[in-house]
Amino acid sequence: MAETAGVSIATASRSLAGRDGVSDSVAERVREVAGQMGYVANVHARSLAGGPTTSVGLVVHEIGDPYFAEIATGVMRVGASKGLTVQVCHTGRDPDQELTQIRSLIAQRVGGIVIAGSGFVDPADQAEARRDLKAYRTLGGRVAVIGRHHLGVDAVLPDNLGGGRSATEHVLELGHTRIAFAAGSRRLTTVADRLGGAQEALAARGLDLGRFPVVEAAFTREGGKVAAHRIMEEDRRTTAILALNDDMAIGVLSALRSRGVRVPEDVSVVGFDDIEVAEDLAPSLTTVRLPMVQMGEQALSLALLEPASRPRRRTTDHELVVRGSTAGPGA
Amino acid sequence: MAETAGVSIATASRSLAGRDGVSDSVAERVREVAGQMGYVANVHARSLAGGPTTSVGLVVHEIGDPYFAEIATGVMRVGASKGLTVQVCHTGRDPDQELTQIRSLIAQRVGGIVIAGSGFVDPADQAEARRDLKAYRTLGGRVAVIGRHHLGVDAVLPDNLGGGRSATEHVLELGHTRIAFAAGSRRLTTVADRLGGAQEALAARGLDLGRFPVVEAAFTREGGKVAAHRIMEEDRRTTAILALNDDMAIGVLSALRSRGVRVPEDVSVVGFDDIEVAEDLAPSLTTVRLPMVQMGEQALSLALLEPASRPRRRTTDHELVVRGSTAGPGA
DNA sequence: ATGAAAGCGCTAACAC
DNA sequence: GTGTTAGCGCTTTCAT
Repeated sequence: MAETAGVSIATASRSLAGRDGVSDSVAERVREVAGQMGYVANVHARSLAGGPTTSVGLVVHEIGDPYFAEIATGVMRVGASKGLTVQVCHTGRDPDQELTQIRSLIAQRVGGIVIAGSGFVDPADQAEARRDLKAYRTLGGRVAVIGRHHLGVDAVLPDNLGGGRSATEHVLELGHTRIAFAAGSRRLTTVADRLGGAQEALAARGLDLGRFPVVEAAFTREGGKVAAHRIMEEDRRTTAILALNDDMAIGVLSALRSRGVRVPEDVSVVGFDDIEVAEDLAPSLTTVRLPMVQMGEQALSLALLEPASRPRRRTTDHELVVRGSTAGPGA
Repeated sequence: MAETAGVSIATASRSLAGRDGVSDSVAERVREVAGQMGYVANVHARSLAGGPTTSVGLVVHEIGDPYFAEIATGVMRVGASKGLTVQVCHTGRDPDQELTQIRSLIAQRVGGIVIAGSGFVDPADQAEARRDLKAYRTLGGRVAVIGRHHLGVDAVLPDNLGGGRSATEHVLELGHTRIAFAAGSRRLTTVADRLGGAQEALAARGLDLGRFPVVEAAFTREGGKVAAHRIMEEDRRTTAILALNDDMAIGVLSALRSRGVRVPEDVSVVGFDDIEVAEDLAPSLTTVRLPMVQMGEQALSLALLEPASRPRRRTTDHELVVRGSTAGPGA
């Protein structure tokens, strides 16, 4: 390609990479020729020769989950602004798969890795990932996580505790006492933290979380359905269901409708996250808003910063958004 | 790392890649050591040296759009089964951004590229992409597209025409005559094709699409809201709205609710795609099901096949799924 | 079964 | 401002 343009490969390289040391006219012509022939420099060779990295990785649990989609939006926004390609990887909530994806990212020597989504309460579940990431960082790689602890890296922490507290206080203030929780696996720190907040709110009124039904199911719409059915079968006098994320809440809403239970007249439903579609549901969903897009932005920004001696933390705020899915009991 | 294990780099390479020509014991030990130190072979060097590609690219319009998320699921499923990493790229429906992403994928010499999502009616809009992809294929790259024509490569084509026809026939059979369309930009082939199907159904009854309101807005939930408001303002006697994808249909439902219009009593709503959440909406959405996951699977499978002399095509079927959002006019 | 050596296509440092 | 050259870290012959 360099010869087609009649220059040395060094000049071609400089022209295409937009470095200086080439006259504008020559650079222009080289780009012209490259454009003509659809030539694109080989990233592998470029990277191997010590060129700058041009991509970063984002690891999410479920690429189809709006929670992660919004985080991805934030990560990509920052990436685009710095000319970085974002490689999105999907784990399906499988720790083994997660490890595979992280390794693949490391093998590609991406400039940074952002890992989004709940980790596991038991640190053993991610010991290997932790070790690999450490080795990666030793080699100059940057890592930031969203919503998980125990990994010893920069982290953006959503206010799961506070949000769980606010959501619970809301239904308590509405006068509900027959409250149930539709939760994901308690092995997930996100679930544990959100329940922790609920526990705090309950304790403030002299109540104990242990005395309320907490149904664990998949942390998805489908899981929400399963949980709602089980909750209503266990105690049909339940008047409020707190779903630990919006996806489950959608499933809860759907299941209640199919049982002929009215929301919010018979049962109030609260979600968590405030994914975009929450306000378009019928009834619109009362939920706890987390700034997902911003979390994504912060995470990549953190990862791209000069490494600090100690892990940095950014804690987000949260906001209770009251909509149509909650009302007083017997309203 | 090779020296830590006490072998030559050639042996280390063979061991880690799982090639043969190494005694099991030695290979085992090498992997052991690599695991210990968190060593992962540099993909760039490997690829540059002629090793096999381990990643493929998927280009989507909107990573947060369930339509693409389901396609991505299918692509990843096939990718995982072949040990391939799927790099997901997001274009935000911007042709320039799309070109950038495609180039980045080519620069990374991915083993294959799947491009999902509507192309543009005007071939000029993708002339550059087409040329780059051609050069890429000349160098041995594989390409398959989902839902777009004019690119001269293997394609999986959803039955947009038939689906548009079925959806329109459905409301016609229900007795509606005051029908309006909430569409995305007509420059998108998907929109043009789906409207084409509607036109066919209308023509079969001696009607002409040109006499029905077709409101163009963003091909998103937000666009659906805008379109619904405009439709109802133009003619409040409208009794059926056909949204050209489910995302818009959700917006339509939301807008109608905010206007106090009942669905399906006052207005029937039909979507298109049958994204998972469609059945969990209130009312549940009547829509046209497209096998998105399967489309993703087919697309990557096609791309990975030996290149054929002529582009291959796989046309999907479709299925009208009647749920709660449609009924006869004045029901 | 293992090691030595020649590239893969670039970038960076150095000549001119 | 432009060309020359030495690697980057692997895989792959070809020896041994």
